[in-house]
Amino acid sequence: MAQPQIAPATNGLLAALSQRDLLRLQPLLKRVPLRLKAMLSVSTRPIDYAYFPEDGMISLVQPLAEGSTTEVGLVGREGFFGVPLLHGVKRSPIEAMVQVEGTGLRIRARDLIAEVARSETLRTLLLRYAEAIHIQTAQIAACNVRHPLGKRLMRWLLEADDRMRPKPLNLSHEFLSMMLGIRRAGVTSALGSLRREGVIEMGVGVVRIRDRAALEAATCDCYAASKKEAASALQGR
Amino acid sequence: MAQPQIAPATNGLLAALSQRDLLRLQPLLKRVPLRLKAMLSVSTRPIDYAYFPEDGMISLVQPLAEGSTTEVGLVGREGFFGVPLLHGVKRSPIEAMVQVEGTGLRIRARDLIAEVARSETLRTLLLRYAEAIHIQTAQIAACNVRHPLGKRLMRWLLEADDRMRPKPLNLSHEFLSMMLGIRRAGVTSALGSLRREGVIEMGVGVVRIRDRAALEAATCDCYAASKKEAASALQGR
DNA sequence: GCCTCCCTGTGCGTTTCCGTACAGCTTGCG
DNA sequence: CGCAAGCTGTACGGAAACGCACAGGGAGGC
Repeated sequence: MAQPQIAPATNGLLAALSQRDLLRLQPLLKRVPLRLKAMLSVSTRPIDYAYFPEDGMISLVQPLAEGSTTEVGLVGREGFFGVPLLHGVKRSPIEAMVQVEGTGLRIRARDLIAEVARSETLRTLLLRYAEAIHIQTAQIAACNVRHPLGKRLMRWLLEADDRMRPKPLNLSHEFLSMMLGIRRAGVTSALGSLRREGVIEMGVGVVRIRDRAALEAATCDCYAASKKEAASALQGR
Repeated sequence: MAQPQIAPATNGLLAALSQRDLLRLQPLLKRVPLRLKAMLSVSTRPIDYAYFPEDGMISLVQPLAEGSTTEVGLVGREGFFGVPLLHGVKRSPIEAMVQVEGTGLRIRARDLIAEVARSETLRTLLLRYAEAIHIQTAQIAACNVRHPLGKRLMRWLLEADDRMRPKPLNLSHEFLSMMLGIRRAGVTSALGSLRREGVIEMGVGVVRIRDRAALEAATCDCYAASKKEAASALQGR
């Protein structure tokens, strides 16, 4: 396979791999569409594949007994889904669903496990990402209880924009409200304020950010902190 | 060292190790007191030691920019503190502080890293625990946004009791309120209700559980779910 | 034994957010 | 082209939790 079918730089983690690791992985990776609301992993069944998004967004969500689901992590082209596999666990109560359509490269669970066992550099990189995800979840846990709805919403928009830019965000208020654990009407009203201030524009199922700087200024520090800490975890500090 | 200085069964993870792993670890472990409010790790400095509690409780807390700290995980004799080391990360924004006094076995960061690299069984066990912690944090993140203060408080009491039983819980309302991200007065009032119902008794800085069954019945399902999922993560499913 | 400090109990008024409901609008499908 | 389905905007009463403040009570220090 002289001509690699994969543009290596589209996913942040793959882009950080050595040529050697990348060549080993390539034949095991398959480009697949990430379809809106597809469940890449559910709590009741073993994880079959890990995914390295090139585009689009995957939400890690925690289902609760009463039927709600709440976002506890966000994976885009900077990361991958499949941490439980690294940890030697077949199944996870944390589910993975596609929030924003796109494409990704997937690899069979057993192949990923084998490659991680073989390559120390691959293992190091992915384990550091596991730490980054934990940090992200912890930040969300604290933010959820300390910061008001409006700021959490702004934070979410920024996180999403980081992963989707320059595309606009396609999602309904209903969907957003599930992720953030608030009412649909709460989302509508908070977004409405932002629109009135000229920070965003919106259509049906679309949000476009007009003034990122204003969002960054008004959201809680969790956004900046999360970004900074995730980056430094990936460096091992 | 014919006579092991460590009763191996006092920490759940150490108890699950093979005789061989345990013998290797023993000379590297040192029994130390876990002193109330001691910071075992702070966000600004590299982690020096991992800790396997025998008794007492360690909180994983997320500090936020405005100065608050919020609990995102709880470690007792069933676990250990030191996951970032496994992940190849030197420092973590998630801090570890002693919530309830006790004792633990500590090991130098570099020694733990070396042992984990050497023993596959040790690595497997600890990485599964890393997954268990992530699951715990995710559950807290969702619970924080979906469930009212009273139920979250009951949940916390149960989690603490699991780790401390049969000892009573020594902690002030102020402290609890910081962990849960609520007002001190909110804690006092919720605990007051529980006392009036005969579920707990309390003194200054002490809570004693009189009726565990009632607590279990009244708290949110997060308690049962978290317990179940943590156990199954440790089995790899 | 007294004084101080920290902890607990309680009571405001206020804010935030919820539950719910309903009307108007797109969008896609037949 | 018209209708159904889903999305958005808005409103209203009520519950939950907040910020703040203050009084009483134990426990420890001098």
